Amino acid sequence: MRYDTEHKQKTREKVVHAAARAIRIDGPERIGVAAVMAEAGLTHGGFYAHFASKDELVSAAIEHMFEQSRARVVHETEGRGPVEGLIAYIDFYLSKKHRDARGAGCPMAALSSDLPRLSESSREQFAAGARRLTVTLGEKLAALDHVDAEAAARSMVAELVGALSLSRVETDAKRSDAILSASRHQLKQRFHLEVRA
Amino acid sequence: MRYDTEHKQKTREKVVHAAARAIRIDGPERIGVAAVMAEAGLTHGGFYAHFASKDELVSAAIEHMFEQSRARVVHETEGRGPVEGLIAYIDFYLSKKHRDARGAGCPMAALSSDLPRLSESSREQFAAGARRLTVTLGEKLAALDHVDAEAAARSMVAELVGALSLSRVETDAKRSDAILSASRHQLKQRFHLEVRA
DNA sequence: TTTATAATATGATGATCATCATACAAACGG
DNA sequence: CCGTTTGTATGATGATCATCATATTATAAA
Repeated sequence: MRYDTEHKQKTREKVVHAAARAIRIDGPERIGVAAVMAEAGLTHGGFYAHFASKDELVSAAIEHMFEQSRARVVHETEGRGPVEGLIAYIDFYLSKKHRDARGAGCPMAALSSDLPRLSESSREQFAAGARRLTVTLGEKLAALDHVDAEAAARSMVAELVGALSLSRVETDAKRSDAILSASRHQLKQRFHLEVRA
Repeated sequence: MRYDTEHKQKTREKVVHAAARAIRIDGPERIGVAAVMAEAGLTHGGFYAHFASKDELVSAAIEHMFEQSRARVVHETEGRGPVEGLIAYIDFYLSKKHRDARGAGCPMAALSSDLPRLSESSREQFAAGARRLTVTLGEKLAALDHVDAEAAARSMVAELVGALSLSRVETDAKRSDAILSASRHQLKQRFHLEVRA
């Protein structure tokens, strides 16, 4: 063993990180292996020492995105009760900052329509990540004695993802903001997350 | 003028129709000019007699999709009062049939994440279509004396699009159905569209 | 310092694709 | 029924890209 044991793995992680960003911005079809490698500070040649195919890179990148997402949920909710945690997460998710940071944000909003076109393994990876987020939010709702917390969480995630996606579709800045704020308000109201109206 | 006056336009429409279907299924990047032309019963050569570029085709296809969507709204709501109309539209939108017909369904659910990557003109075309749908639903809600019908419509569209998108992401059939049904129920409840609980 | 080898780079290869140039076909007016 | 013109087809061209074969570099151990 000549190189440091972790050297290759570190490199792999850099590539996956660069891919996760590029894929969310340019889409899984449009990114090129060479461009991603370049972004990670390498050339395209070594690629197949790390991944069996481009598809495997996409799959790894999706996994990475959901790890980042999960970390974000934890970051927004830890040390807070269920109500405050949910409010913080909704406010983060439907913020302008999140909307404008496509390369780093929620994979569901960034890739939902690409998904049905991806490989089986990527789709499975993705579906599992989506389920985990729903379950996590469902637990918070359950702690608030919601009747059917699981269904409520599904509905909440749907509105979050839909509103963020549509806010990115809307070309007019004011209207885009309005999409975010409408859903922020409605979500808090319908799940009784604000004491005052 | 040798050919029938409408001949070329008929052909153009066939191509746009084929493109609208192919784009929703395979995405704007993955479809090939030659494949779309073949689907319309032609060869790739004549393409540039109809469109200045692939991009123009995509733009025309998006316009076509929103026309289809609009027709669908009319079909579900005409001859019905606002409550029944909204219920019918929600039930259609969040149906398994719609979920499984990606090539013919709502462009927002089919393309939302592709959108930020498209040309300015396609984006504008798309945003306008999304606005029109929101306005139409907003009018129904306004007829029901909703406080802020516009914001309510935004929230409703967000949940519709999000739920449909996520139901297509979910690989497990039962869970996918559950996503649709959770939002069907929640939407009707929160907008007071069902008299009984 | 040398050497073996793991990690990365250079440079094909073949495939796919948008675009275009040119050739053929269809159909209406004469 | 013939010639002109509009619409469509055939067949390049150049670009981009995934993948792979081979060369080069870096570094841990001897």
